[in-house]
Amino acid sequence: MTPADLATAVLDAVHAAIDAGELAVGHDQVPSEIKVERPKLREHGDYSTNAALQLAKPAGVNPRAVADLLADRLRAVDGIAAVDVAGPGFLNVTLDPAAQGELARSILVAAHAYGRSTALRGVAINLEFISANPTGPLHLGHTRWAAVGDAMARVLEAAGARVAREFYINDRGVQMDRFGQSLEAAALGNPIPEDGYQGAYISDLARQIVDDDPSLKSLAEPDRMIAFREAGYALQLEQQKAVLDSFRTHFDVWYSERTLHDSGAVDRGFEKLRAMGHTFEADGAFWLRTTDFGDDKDRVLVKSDGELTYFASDSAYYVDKRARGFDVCIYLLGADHHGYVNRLKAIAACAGDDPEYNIDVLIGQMVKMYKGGEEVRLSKRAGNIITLEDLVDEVGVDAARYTLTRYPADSPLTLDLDQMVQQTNENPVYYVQYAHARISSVLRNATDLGLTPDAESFEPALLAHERESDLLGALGEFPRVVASAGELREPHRVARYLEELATAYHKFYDVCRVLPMGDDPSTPLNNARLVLCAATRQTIGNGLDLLGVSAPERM
RNA sequence: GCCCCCGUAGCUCAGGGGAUAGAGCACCGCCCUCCGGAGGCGGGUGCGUAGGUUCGAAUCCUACCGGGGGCACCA
Repeated sequence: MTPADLATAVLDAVHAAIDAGELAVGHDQVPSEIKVERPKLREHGDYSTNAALQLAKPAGVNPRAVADLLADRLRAVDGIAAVDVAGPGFLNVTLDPAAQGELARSILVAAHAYGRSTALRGVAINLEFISANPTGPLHLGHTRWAAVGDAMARVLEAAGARVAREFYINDRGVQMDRFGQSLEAAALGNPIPEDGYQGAYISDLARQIVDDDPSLKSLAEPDRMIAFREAGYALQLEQQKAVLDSFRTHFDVWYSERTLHDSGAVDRGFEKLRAMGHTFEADGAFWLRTTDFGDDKDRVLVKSDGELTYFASDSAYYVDKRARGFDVCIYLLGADHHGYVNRLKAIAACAGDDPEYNIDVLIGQMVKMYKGGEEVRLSKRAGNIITLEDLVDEVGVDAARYTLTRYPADSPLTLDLDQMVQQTNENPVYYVQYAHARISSVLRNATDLGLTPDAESFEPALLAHERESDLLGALGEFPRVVASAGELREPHRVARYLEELATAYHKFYDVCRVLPMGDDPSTPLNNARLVLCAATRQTIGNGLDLLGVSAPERM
C-alpha cells in the first residue's frame, strides 16, 4: 500500500461517513487532497493524517470524535493493521507488513518508470535558462542554472510534460560590438577599450581568430571590427555548446536574438500586442501599457529614434514561444533580473494570456565562491572568473551538478571551493552514490551465489524489521517528492530526498544481513531483502537520473 | 524613495500550518567473526525582534532590526 493508496482510503472513509450521516459536512467541503505523511516518531505509526482536524471545523464537532469514527472505518480496510487516534485528532495508521512490503515488488515492476506521473501529461513547456551573451565563457552563475535548469526539465518530463530546453542567444546590440572591438584591439596589440571585455580569454580568442584567418587584421573599418565580432561569436558559441555538452546539459533550441528580428517575429509580436489593445504612442516612442497588469511603469518598445529596446525583443520572444505551441513558458533568470518579473508577466497579460499559468519566472540567487578564505569575484569583465570548466575540472561533473542542485535556486549560495576539493569524499553526492554502488555490490555477490531478486516468490510480510519498514516508507515517498519538485519547480527536493533514502538504506544494511551467511542455504528472507535492495537501487538510480548525476555500480 | 530575496546549531544549509525543528562539516567517544567502514551508533540552552491569524506558526500576515540585490527611451 502506497501513501497515495492510503490517501484514497482515507478519502473513501470520509465520504462513506458522510453518506452514513455520521459527518455533517457536504461532500464538496472535503479537501480533494488528503494529507498523508510519514510521522517523525515511530510510535506515531507508519503514516499519519490530519483529515479529522481539517473536517472538525466544517462539521462543528470535536476533532477527536471525527477521528474516532474515521478510525473505525479505516480499520476495516485491507492492508491496515492498526489505527490510533492521537494528540488533538491525528490518525496514526500502521500498515500490515505485507501491504507495506508489497511496495518493493511494485517498484521492481515499474523499474525506470517508478516516480513518473501523468500530472503534466499533454502540457508543452518551454524552459529557458542560462541565455548568456556569446561574449565569454560560462561562469559559475551560469553553471548553477545549467544544473538546476536541466534537472528541472527532467523533473517536469517525469511528470509527463513535453519540455523544450531553450537557450536564448543575446547576439544583438552594443555588447556584441564591444566584444568585437575588444577582440580587434587585442589582435592588433592595442589597449582594450574602457568599456570592453578585459578577461584573459579575449587575447586567446583574438589569437585564435588571427590564426584562422590572418587577413582579418588588414580589413578596413567597419568591416574589421565586424569580422572579429562574428568570428569571436562563432568560436564562443561553439565553446559554450561544447562545455554544456560535457556538463550533460543539452539544449533543444538555441534561439538567436538576430533570428527573432530577421524572421519578422518582432513585427508579429507587435501586431499581436497592438491587436490586444495595450500599446500606445507617446513622446515619439511606441509603448506597451504594462501598468495595466501590475508593472510599476509602462515600457518602451520602440524608442523615439526608431531603435528597438531590449524589452521589444523580450515581448516578441514571448509571443513567439507561445506561437510555437508552448503552453507554459518558464524563465530561469539571475537575481540581477528580478526587476523583470513583473514586466515579463505583464507581457503575457498584454498578449491575452494568464500570467499565473502561461508564464513562470523564476529568480535564481547568486552563487558566491570562496577560495583561500577570500571571495572569488565572478565578473566576466574583470577576468578573474570561475568558469563552468574550472569547476568541473576541480570537482567533476557529478559533484558539481549535485552540489548545485541540492539547494533551492532562490536562496543565495556560498560554496567554499577549497572545501569542495579537499572534502570531495564527504560530499553528499558521494554518500548517495555510495549507497547505489553498495547495493550493486550486494547484488553482484548475490549473482555469484546464484541468487537473483525474485519478485515472483517474494514474500512481502517478511520485511517486518524496523529498519526495513523505515526503508520501505522512504521508498514510498519518491513519487510524491518528484511530483512536488515539478509542481513547485524545485528539483532540489529530489536531492534532499535521495540523501534521506541513502541514510535509510545504510541503516538497514548495517543491521539486516541480506545474503546467506557462509554456506547457509538461501531463505525467503534473503530473497525478500534482495528484492528490497533492488527496489532501493532502482529508486536511487531513478532519482540521480532526474538530477543528471550518474549512478555508479562501483566507485 | 520604491520593489524583490534572505536572517534556523560554531560553519554551509534543509524544513509547502502539524506532534519532541533536522542534515552535512567541525569536535569527542564507540562499532569490522563473512554482504563495500565512502558506513552505523552516542554526544546540542539554535528558528533576528515584537505583535497578529489558527486547535496548532520556523512556515501565513503586519511592523521593526540586520544582510544582499534591483530601479533606465541600457543591453
